[in-house]
Amino acid sequence: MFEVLFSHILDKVSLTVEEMDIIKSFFSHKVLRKRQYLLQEGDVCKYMSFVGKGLLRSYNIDEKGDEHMIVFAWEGWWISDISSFSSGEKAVFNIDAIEDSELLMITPADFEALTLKVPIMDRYFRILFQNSLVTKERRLMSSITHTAEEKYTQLAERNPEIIQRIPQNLIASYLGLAPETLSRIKKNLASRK
Amino acid sequence: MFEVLFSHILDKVSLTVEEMDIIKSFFSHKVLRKRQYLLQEGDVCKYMSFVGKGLLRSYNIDEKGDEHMIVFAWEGWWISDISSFSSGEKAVFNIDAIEDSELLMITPADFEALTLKVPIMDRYFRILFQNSLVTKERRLMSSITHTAEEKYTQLAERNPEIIQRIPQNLIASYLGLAPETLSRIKKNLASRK
DNA sequence: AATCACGCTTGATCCAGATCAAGTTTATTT
DNA sequence: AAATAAACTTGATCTGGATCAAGCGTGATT
Repeated sequence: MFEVLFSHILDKVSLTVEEMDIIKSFFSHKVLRKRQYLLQEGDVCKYMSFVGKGLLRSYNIDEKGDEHMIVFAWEGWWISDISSFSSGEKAVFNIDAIEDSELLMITPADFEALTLKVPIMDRYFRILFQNSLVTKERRLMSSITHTAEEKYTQLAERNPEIIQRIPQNLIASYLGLAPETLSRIKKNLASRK
Repeated sequence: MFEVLFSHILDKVSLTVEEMDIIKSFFSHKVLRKRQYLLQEGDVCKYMSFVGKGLLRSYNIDEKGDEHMIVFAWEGWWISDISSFSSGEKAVFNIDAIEDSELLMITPADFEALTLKVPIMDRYFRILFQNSLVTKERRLMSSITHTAEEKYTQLAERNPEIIQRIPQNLIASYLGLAPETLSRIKKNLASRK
């Protein structure tokens, strides 16, 4: 489990063996079965979780009961309601497992302690959040400026793994489309060439 | 100029006088007149800029020539095309001044050097990006799940300064709405109570 | 192997917000 | 202070994608 985490961290910064031991000590391990919740709206988000294995999603549910996907996270990605995690306020998102998964989790207090004890982790997370910001900015632009079809083809180019791995109705929700619309788009694209 | 920057940094982390001197040495100062460009699409974004005074916007322009606002930044905020800034690839965004402005700017190489020399700056930017991520996530959700009117009223609640300070057509673009639509929404809201 | 449930498709209709087209008001520039 | 150009409003019309409704596969569950 930790190999996945360390290989991910070592991609961005270097660590001594001692630092790796300290890091280990701050994380707890958790197994989640398909469909199991990691976080429910209204609870406080007590963890930032690194996915070592499996696939999770975060989403929120509007007044009409419709789900809106925020993020998918598989091996090598982090998932959390950062807003709730950093502020201690109630989460507005739900997180659950799409596939059986294994996680490494850290609490806000331990996150704070970890970055103070191993300052290079601030750098790691700085880089992580910086990259994440780029992704979010692109998605936001795409959602504002593109047609439904463009959104889908862009996602397919930029994130082929999502297309392969995630059920179509969840992809539709991720793109802010009705499932029927996505179905029709795929039909059109297929027939057109 | 630097007082604004330091007060912003000291809000999140503490600095010694020596560190402050090092930080100073990495930034250059720039004055921008209203409507002047800081970055044009297609150029490489050579700076991350801290706004000490004034107001800027970043936006992109689609094939039809329509502008889409990404961010507004005034005193105490950063502005950049981070994607281009971090990768050295061509920028997809434009940045220009809405009001006469003064900036403190840092290049990618100096940004790297600064974080290595003053590691606590990694922490500062980690926190900055983390907060920024929360904001982006909220905006994305809002753009996917809400009606035009909800988007506007939420913005008005969460970001009253934008409403007061920014021309209405730019706000419309920021929300992904036609200017006519925003005009009608405001009319409705006003008449309704 | 039959039933059930869920995800996907296809068709018909509807609507929020875009677009087009004038005006009007408010800032800039000369 | 006149001229010009932005920014905003109001009305009429149009449309991409949502919604509603029904049927179709395919893989779980008994």
